[in-house]
Amino acid sequence: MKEDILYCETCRHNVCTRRIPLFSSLDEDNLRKIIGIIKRKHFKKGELLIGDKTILDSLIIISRGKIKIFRITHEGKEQILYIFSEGDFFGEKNLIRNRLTNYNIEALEDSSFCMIHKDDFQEIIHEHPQICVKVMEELCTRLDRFENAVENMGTKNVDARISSVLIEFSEKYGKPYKNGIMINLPLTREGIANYIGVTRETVSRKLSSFQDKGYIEMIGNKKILVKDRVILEEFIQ
Amino acid sequence: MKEDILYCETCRHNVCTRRIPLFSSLDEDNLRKIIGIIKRKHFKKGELLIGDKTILDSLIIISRGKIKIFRITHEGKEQILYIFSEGDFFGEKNLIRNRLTNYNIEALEDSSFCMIHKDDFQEIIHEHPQICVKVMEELCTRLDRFENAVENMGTKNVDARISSVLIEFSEKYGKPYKNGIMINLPLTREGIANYIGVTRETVSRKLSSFQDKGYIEMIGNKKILVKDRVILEEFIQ
DNA sequence: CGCCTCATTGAAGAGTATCAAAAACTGTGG
DNA sequence: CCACAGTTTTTGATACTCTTCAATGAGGCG
Repeated sequence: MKEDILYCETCRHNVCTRRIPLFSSLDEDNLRKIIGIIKRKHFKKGELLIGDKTILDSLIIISRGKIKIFRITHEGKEQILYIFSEGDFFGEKNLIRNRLTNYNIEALEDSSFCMIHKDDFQEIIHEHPQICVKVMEELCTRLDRFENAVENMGTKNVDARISSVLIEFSEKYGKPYKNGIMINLPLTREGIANYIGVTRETVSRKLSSFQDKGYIEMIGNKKILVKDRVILEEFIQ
Repeated sequence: MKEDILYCETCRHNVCTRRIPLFSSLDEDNLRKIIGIIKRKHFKKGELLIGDKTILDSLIIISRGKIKIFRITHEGKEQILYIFSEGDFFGEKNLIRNRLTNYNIEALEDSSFCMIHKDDFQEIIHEHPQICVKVMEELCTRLDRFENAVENMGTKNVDARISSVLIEFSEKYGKPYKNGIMINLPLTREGIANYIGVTRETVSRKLSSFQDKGYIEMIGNKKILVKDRVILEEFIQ
């Protein structure tokens, strides 16, 4: 069956080809070709995929798991720039220019990746320029997120930033629950802190405060139930 | 003379076509075609080109002057996201998707613009897909800047953010001077404050402090001489 | 069950925002 | 070229928020 041929051994659910928007415009033949090109790799939780100032010459698609892309300042502070999960891709910046990476990439859980080498990808783009538009769309989406992030960090207080990350996580990693949205947190408190640019103690205090007020409920350290999404959204406006 | 034919009446120096990287891969014939399509517009200092939640259906190239792209929070705080000048373009996000704008655009000085309608631009891209790569490169450059901005706002103190904007401005608007780089500031103190997410008083205090230490020298309100660029760079690292 | 990691809480301190007032600058018109 | 008026900037005092440092508490995995 065609389904079998198109099945990528790493991506249990065909993620790296059929399911991601990047290749949605391709037909079966071309998908098959791409699957032939793909290199697979697996990383365990906590492992570093890519270090700062190294060469990244492939487009990487996440077929399973989650990663964080972050920088470390010379004072040792960590700033998380992206959290990516199944279906997301990264490394696109290095496809059109030759530079060393300017961040680190680490697996947040056991993860699998499909990698397409720069040269192969350029060939694909050449044959299917519409993929270029998809990449542009994704770049625009990321720009949107950063524009919002800069606005938040520049004009909003910490309540707004916490609300913002809770809403982002509830959209990406949340599932409807009897009285709200249950989030499976991809990050620890410290990770959240490094994502929004505050200290872990501040995150702790704010989350406790939000819980006291009934906006959220913390279930252990790895889950948060968002009980009042509307009020969180009001903090951001 | 060919030069005459290619001369765009708005852009005294042929900026909108020959001089901007976006169209650098086109030949004379195609440049001439684009010049025929372009609509010109002029705005005075302080005028609003585009308001929030409106339609922007053209790619706009700045042929003369400077603009700021900014948002206003519901508390009335302004966050400047971009400052663009001669040769820069914007509006590209709306070329591939139909959305209302999510920011305001205002002329920082008397400015002239060359506008290419969405439909025309898509036609150009169709005939010259290499322009798509140029747009992607520009998007990547902007992403880089925002990644840096988020890192700065998240992990660095205000000294670092002031240093960062001084270096950015000295690269964009600075000219070598006997003992440093003279910057013609595109923004007031308040503008700088709204660009890096602090108050105007803080900008004042920090600049005074930098002047006392001999890093910079303020010439009136519209010029700053960067005397010790190296030390400013150390603040950012 | 115990250990190690992660999270919470408290108290003190640093840094920026805010409010208020004075000073400096810029551009205009005489 | 100077004076004036409006705007912008600087400076000071105070308040508030977040950070830092320190200690306690809870969670999760072997």
